[in-house]
Amino acid sequence: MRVKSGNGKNAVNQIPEPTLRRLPGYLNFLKVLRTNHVEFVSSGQIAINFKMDSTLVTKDLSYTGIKGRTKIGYNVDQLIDTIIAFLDFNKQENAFLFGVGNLGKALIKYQGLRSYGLNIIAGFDTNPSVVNTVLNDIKIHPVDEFRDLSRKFNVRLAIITTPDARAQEIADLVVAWGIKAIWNFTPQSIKVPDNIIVENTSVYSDLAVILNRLNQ
Amino acid sequence: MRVKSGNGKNAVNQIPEPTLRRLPGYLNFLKVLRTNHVEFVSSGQIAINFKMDSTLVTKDLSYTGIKGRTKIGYNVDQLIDTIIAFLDFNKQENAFLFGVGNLGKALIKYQGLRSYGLNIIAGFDTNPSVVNTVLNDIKIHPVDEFRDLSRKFNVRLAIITTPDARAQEIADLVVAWGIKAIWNFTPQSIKVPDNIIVENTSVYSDLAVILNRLNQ
DNA sequence: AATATATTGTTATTTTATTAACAACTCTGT
DNA sequence: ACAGAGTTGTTAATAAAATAACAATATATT
Repeated sequence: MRVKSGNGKNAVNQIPEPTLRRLPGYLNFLKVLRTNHVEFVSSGQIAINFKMDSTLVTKDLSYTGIKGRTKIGYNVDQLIDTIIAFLDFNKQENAFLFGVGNLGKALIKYQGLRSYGLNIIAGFDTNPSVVNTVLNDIKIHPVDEFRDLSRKFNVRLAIITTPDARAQEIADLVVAWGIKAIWNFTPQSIKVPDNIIVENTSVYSDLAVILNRLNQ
Repeated sequence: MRVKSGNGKNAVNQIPEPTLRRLPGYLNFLKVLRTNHVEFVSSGQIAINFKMDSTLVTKDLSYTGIKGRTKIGYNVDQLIDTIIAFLDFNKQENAFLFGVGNLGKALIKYQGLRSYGLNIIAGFDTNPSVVNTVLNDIKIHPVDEFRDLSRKFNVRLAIITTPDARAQEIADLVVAWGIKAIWNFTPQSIKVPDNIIVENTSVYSDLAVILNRLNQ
């Protein structure tokens, strides 16, 4: 049996994913420059910082629609605003988080995410020791209450930080109630309908890269 | 100024990074199969699970040296062992962790990493409220004690989970004392000599992808 | 025993991403 | 005014990754 890839690529699919993944890094660097009152930056300077080719930086930035000035570079303030708008970091995307263990707690407490457009509005867990507690003004509910809350708030994104074995059942639950995207922090691969967006974040891939580089 | 990429690619560079990043996912899936007493698996079955092309799975697995059997597939137990050995998940790589905040604590407490070859042997922080505490049998030291401990243990890997502004100074410190690789969880890009391995893990890239998919 | 078929594993092709080349431009210094 | 150099932004070439094609083979079925 030869299985063909199921990439639903009827959509426009404009920006390359590698570019999308690099932009937040540029943004962070630019914010440091702004703090240091740097007014203009060239793609070459950015490239040096990230040890990459300056052409690639120029190309990445061109996707955002920013215009640079020959011999001068890009206006730092303007570039920051442009990237933030391009990445939708200026809108607030509400999210529910499932599994308030160590990682879940860390994400809830991490203020950084809020200024990057992610607004966790409620946590869910089954463990009585965290249920009904409040972390950073965010209440942790029993999982049963998810249906009611999902009706009250129009939430499109669910973050899964449960133990591995629970990931699929939570995915099934949230999909059944209209969630559009899942950010899966467990190493478990989850099965969802094709129209649901899944982003897997697992430290094991990064660890594999590090160990490989160290041992080769 | 045209900046050229500084990829130190004089090394052999055998396995493609995308392959390396996919292998831990396969491994996790295989462990589930083993739990369910499945003896053989084909690349097609793995491909369906991850919604990818089966040829790619075959190719990925071939890098590990595993041999499959026509019409049968791969022996699950053997494949697990082969991938674990290939990724060096069976060796224990000792690591120091800097910055015992929410994320740092989560990583220290996360037992999963230990069975994937990562052994955090000490934490470091400047905050008196965590210094000299013990988490999961792992002691948190003041940063001053790093030099002594780095002499005592031969540690090659440093994990940075400090506030952004501290990332560079910690990087400088650990590089000065012989660390070979840095796993940087801050969004801050750090400058290190070319021979030092840096792996950046930032949730912002993943967030950018999710928001882009949701809003397009 | 012969046939059909699922599967591996390799090679070829296509697609995607990166790097190189270069024209156009604009600022600085003479 | 003019030369020179740094820079953008686009197009061309190269490199890398993913997909397709297919030969070889082992198993199950008739």
